[in-house]
Amino acid sequence: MPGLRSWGAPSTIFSFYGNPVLPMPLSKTSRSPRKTRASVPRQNNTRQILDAAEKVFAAHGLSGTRVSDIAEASNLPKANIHYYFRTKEDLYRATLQQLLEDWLGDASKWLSADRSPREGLEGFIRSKMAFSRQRPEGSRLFAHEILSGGRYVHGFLVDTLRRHVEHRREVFEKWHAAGLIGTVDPTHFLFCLWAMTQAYADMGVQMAAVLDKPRLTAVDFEAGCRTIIQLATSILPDPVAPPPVQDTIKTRPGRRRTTVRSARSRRAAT
Amino acid sequence: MPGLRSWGAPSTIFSFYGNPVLPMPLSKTSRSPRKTRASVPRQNNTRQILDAAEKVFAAHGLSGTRVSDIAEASNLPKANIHYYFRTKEDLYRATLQQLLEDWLGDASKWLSADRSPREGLEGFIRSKMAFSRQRPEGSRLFAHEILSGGRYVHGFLVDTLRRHVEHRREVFEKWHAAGLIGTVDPTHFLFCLWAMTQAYADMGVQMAAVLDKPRLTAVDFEAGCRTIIQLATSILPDPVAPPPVQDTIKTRPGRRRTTVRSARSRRAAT
DNA sequence: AAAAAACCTGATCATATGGTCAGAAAAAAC
DNA sequence: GTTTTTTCTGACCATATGATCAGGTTTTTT
Repeated sequence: MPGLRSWGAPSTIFSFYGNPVLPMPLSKTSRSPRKTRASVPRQNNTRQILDAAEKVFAAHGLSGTRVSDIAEASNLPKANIHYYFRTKEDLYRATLQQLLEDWLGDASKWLSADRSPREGLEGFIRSKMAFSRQRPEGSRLFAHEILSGGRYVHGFLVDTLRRHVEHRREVFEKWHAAGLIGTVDPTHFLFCLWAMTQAYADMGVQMAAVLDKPRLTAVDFEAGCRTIIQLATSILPDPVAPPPVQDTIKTRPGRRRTTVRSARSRRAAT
Repeated sequence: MPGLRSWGAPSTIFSFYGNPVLPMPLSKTSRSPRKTRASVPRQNNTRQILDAAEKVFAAHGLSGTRVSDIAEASNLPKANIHYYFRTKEDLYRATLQQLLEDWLGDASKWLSADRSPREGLEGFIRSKMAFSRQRPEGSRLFAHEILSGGRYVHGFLVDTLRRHVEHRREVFEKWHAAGLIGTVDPTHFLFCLWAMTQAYADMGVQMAAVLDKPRLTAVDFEAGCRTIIQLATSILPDPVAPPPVQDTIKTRPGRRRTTVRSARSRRAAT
């Protein structure tokens, strides 16, 4: 009896229905637990829909997005979208989830205690900036969500992200204890890094308009990258001055300052 | 004949109809040019509506906002909203316009060549952070708009804002020429300042969640303020070391570095 | 005080949009 | 090759929501 078929994803790891989602890592929210791998069409279409959804949601947010837009963007009839994702909200959740897995990226790889702060900070910033450049939709989707109150990612924020921040904080503290960086509030320092790197995706339109160009180019990202790195690495001690004289008043431990470095960065004045 | 009355604002400086708007300073977009000052009820209701609209638009964006929400938030019947603002879009434009007048705030007051960089940067940052704290709705509304492509503020961006950035750039260049700050890309430096200060409004939810509190407090803002100031003022030369000994190698003019300053800021490590 | 202008609002309309459904087509299982 | 499951989709429905309007009330003008 076709009229009573189990609408929607019957049983695969790619189904996302109205559920908590986010907190769990690679969650699936369908009924009937595991079974065979997702069928080929399901896998393809799901991928296609999620990719299209990320773009559209990123540009208009949840409420600003029409399912028909996603349908168009993914080249599938609207009813087919609803076949794989029962509601728009479900699709939104799934899109967010897919994103969040990437969002943290390799922060832990770079901001790790067994790296030098200089290397770590530079790597982290470059990595974040690359994300902003290559997947601006992702950044913007996340920004939209946070701006709107972040209720769909609340689980992620208080769970995964909080832990993540804890770890980064520990790394900064270790660096500081080892005299490798000066005194900063580690958490707010991290917030600042996020803010600056994300801005190049989220506020790209604004920057581009100010710079009188249709969009930010690789050159702009590089300039931004350098500036952010310059600011961020200001917390590490001067690698040039410390060894030699170093005035005798001995102000206080951990008070050395870094030089401008990256003196090669394009001239500020003129 | 009441049925044929001129619906909506007939002729005052407070009418905003579907028009370009933004570029012009205090534009009014009604028909019949000037005339008497806005009547009392008009002035009150308009104010009330715009204030409510800012809050609601900030939380949900243009498309996520329902006129009925604004009606509710402003304690007026929906039809009355449409009496003063023909369409939702018109109201949105008016709300943005009201905001943009404040947004630039006293940047020019602080980032001015006749101030010291330290004073200027600190003042600017504190001023921006105060805005983020006291009018987070404004910041978020603007962020929403930019994220969504910024077509309603395009005029403002390429006109007013671009000129504004030009001026700030000149100030930085003067400071640099006078040896008061090191080498930085002035434009991207400004972008970074915007990014960090705005983040405390736009990403407040995220930060609060990470910090395990319902919302950011004054203390958090102060900590953020200090951190941003610390990073920003890293571009100015060290005010403590220069007078005394100062190692003899004379690395290069303008390369001195600032100390951690604000050493009283809460300990980073531990 | 009459007339005109401005203000106000409940009721109503038109449309956009999320979501459903029946039934066909395709694929997989048997 | 038959059955069962899964996929697909045009047509349809229900509702939300932006906008209008008719006619009343208040304010201002004359």
